[in-house]
Amino acid sequence: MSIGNMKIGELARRAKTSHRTIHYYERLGLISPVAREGASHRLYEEEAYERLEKITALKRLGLSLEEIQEVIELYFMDADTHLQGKKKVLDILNNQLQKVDEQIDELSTFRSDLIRNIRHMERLYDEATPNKSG
Amino acid sequence: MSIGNMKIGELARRAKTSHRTIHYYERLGLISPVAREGASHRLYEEEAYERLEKITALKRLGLSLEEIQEVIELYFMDADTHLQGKKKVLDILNNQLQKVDEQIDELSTFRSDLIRNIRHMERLYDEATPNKSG
DNA sequence: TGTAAACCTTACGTTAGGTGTAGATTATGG
DNA sequence: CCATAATCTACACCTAACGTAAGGTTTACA
Repeated sequence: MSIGNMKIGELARRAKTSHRTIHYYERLGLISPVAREGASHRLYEEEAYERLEKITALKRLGLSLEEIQEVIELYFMDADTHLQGKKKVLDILNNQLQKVDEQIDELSTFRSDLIRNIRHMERLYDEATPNKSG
Repeated sequence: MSIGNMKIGELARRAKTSHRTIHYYERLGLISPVAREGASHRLYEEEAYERLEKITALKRLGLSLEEIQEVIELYFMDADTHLQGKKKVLDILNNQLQKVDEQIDELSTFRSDLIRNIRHMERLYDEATPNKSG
């Protein structure tokens, strides 16, 4: 019968963040406890963890917490019963897909550069050190 | 004979940043003009642009400007004549390669999630709208 | 029931990464 | 030579995203 089995400490540990960060996110409306006993200890369910994960991912994409605020619900709302928002959600998701693809491209380019540099360095390093197998 | 043909305005435009940011980076030691006429206008060469690009890439990797400060020189020093640093440079480059790969992985996972969400949304959207071809 | 760990609120502090602005100086085309 | 656009220095200011600290409350467990 217990709804919400996780307290803020455990949630923070699992999501690799701090309880203060979770408090902060709550103030911004990014996340909230599923229940509070009396006026006290926040209790969370698994979804809270998933939200934190999603927030982290979106941050890495370069979104500010304010921007995340605007889209996070779309990921967790009951899509089947919210017909009206679907088109909008779809647009936003496609938009983010585009961003992700751009970043993957960018990282891939950076990766190629890095590898080129590494090869170059290795060559120089080999030339400068005595060759043990010759 | 002109060494340094680019002024800060052009550099900023090309690198999609502001001249104030370039000033700021200069104060941090991330970048500097190749020459200054008298005590005035900073003049840059192509390398300055490349540095800004590299800084952007490293920022996207999650490095702070302070961390970037510590590695940026390695990308632009004359490697051939700085034998002693090669091993260290190689380590750092490999380290960054690992980070890039991790991020690409993470983004790919996020991408898959997004696509799954999009498919789901599309299905719901199709169901909710009249089918024109049937 | 006692107590220690975990949690609560409130309020102020901090750091990174810039941006704004004023007032002077420099460059450049006519 | 003059206008004006671009730069210069220097300092103050800003926001986001937390962190720290104080002092009180809840909860789990013996």
